Amino acid sequence: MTDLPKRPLTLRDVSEASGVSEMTVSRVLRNRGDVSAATRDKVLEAAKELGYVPNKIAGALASQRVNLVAVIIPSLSNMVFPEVMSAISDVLEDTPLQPVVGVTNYKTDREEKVLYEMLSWRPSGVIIAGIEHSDASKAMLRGAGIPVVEIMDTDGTPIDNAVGISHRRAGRMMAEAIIRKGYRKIGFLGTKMPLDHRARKRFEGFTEALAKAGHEISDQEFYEGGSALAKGREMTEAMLKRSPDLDFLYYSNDMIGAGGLLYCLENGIDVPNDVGLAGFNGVELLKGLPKQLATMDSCRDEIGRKAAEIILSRVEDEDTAKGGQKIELTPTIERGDTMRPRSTEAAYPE
Amino acid sequence: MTDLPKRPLTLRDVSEASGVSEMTVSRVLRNRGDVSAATRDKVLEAAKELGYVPNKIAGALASQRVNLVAVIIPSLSNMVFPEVMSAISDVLEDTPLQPVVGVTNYKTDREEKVLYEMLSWRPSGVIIAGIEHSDASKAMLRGAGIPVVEIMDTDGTPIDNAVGISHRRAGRMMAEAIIRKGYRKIGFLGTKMPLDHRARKRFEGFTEALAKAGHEISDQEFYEGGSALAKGREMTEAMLKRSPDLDFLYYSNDMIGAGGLLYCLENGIDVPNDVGLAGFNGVELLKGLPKQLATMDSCRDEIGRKAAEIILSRVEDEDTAKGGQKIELTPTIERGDTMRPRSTEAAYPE
DNA sequence: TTGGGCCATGTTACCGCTGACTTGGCTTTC
DNA sequence: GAAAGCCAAGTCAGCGGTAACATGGCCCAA
Repeated sequence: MTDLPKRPLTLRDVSEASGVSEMTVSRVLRNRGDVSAATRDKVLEAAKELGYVPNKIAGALASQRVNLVAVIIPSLSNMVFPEVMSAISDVLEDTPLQPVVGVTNYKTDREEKVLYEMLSWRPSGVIIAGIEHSDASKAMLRGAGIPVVEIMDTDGTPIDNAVGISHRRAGRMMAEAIIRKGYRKIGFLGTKMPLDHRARKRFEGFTEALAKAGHEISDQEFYEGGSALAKGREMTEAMLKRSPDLDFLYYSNDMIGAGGLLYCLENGIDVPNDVGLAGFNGVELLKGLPKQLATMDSCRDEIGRKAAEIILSRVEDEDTAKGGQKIELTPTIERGDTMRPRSTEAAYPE
Repeated sequence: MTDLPKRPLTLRDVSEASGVSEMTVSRVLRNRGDVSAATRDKVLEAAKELGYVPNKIAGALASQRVNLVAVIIPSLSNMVFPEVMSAISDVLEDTPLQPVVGVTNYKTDREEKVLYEMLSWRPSGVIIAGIEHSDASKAMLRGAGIPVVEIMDTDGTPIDNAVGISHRRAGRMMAEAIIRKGYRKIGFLGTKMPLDHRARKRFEGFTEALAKAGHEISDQEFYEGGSALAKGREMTEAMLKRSPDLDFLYYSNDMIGAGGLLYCLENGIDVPNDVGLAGFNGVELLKGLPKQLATMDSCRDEIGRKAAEIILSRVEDEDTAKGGQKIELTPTIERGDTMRPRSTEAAYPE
């Protein structure tokens, strides 16, 4: 079936095996141009027989087309990003484009490096998480001359296109909902900010809206690393012991929120009456907890989908007006079982 | 800073800007060969000034070296695989090699397609999950003439190298531990098998060891899709209602096990005395549940690490005896809080 | 002084494939 | 029956780098 000398096969091998020119083989393998049925069959058979796999490196160089889309995200262990990836893959599934992931671990220097690596493969487009980048990264993105979509966050000025939600607004929306339900003594639990701009913006929006309603955060705590569920549990315990009068805890993500929820349930705290809880992201993973945590859907599926579509349309239609779009999606609050159904004070109309 | 005509930059642009030959620029950019400090600085400055990003496509074609390692896994939403990815990335971090992921969604035809795509980029090695592949995939892997490591599973004959655990043995070990602790009426809850060979093998090993000890599975149920936590909860409820005399539930993964655990706790079932529970994988994510689910560590970190090291050594040392290795790691049982500390019947010595 | 050696740089020939153009044979048309 | 048209296949010149070899200037030993 195969012979020993492991020299990789080339078009020439197939062309010799099938008695036609390399060009014809190339045409057959790409379904391009007119080739007679007889020739086509002959070539396909020879290719299969030999086990020929085309060399995209050479193909890409010759045709100046590399059908890859670079997708740059902070982490794979956050669940949120694999979900976006899936949506992107879905859209690109039946197109010539193919996503390739790069992971930055939330580090600016890694982002620069990963971006450089990716761009050196001359992809057809870039989808990159976040709207904050180093100057060097921005320069690279601008200079690449390919469509760029910044995703997840719209609070800022995109380089080209952006699809996401306003995290500042998300924080505000949640604060307003919490106040509207009559909660007043509010604690915030989140990640250490410098790492995560979106969490920071939610926090800012949150405090801002509280302030506007004449309230402020009564207690706050930030964590780093470790198992989020366990951290949520620990932090909640610490905070409730320190500030027993709190009546609401807002978590910067669902996992720590779930940890907090478990803690409260175990300790006989009446959720949502004594204490209300809310997280952020709306992760599917947590469906099945004893109570459903209030949260806010971050539109990950739609973000991935739209981002991929933008790249796609730009690639298919080279001359589309180079004007970038900014698409701000609207997250929805899912009240779950950890927020009172409505205000006990009717401070705001529902 | 940049000019309008968006023709991508080439070595020639840099060479003209710095007044040396293309070759010298190439040498500088790759730190190869002797270049005087003065020239080096001149070139680097010009490159930065222009914002030049080398074209790896051309470089790879010319040098016949593509420093990519294809990593082919079934899913990104399983947590298990991102963890393996991280380990691989860690090892390759400071080497010229770079991992590239492909996702098969547990489908054989997708695997074939993804593999073909990846191989057409002529990677330096392949790391692929599982040891079961279609004939076509096997042929491709064999024909590629590059190191291949099949990971996660060692129950079978590897194409080249394999690193993983024996899932049959893992199932057996868990069955033995369960019996040893004195449990007798055992239920199994898992995924529909055809999708997942490793889950199937654990099931087989499990039943086999039970049989050897003179027992058999008293009830079983299989699910597909949906949120694992919720599914675990539902299935547990259904099973315990149907077979109230069960005293142990073995879950094919930790997520459904956690769902079951939550169900039991809420319904006042005494875990681990009335009913013992165990899952599989040892996922970090779940640390923080009310009780720690008994599970078995699947050695994901070490698997990723070893696989990457094998590829690395083979790439660095082209002529290493082409003999593939098969590394079987030994998973360890973590008893957690959902298995009795020891047998009440002393059927086996601990 | 002169030949040998060495270092920094340049020259040349590809890598495997594709775009654009060319060729040759056969059909069509009047 | 000859010009025109068309289809299938072939030729050739790169794509943007890099390996391997060639070159020229300088230093040093004999």
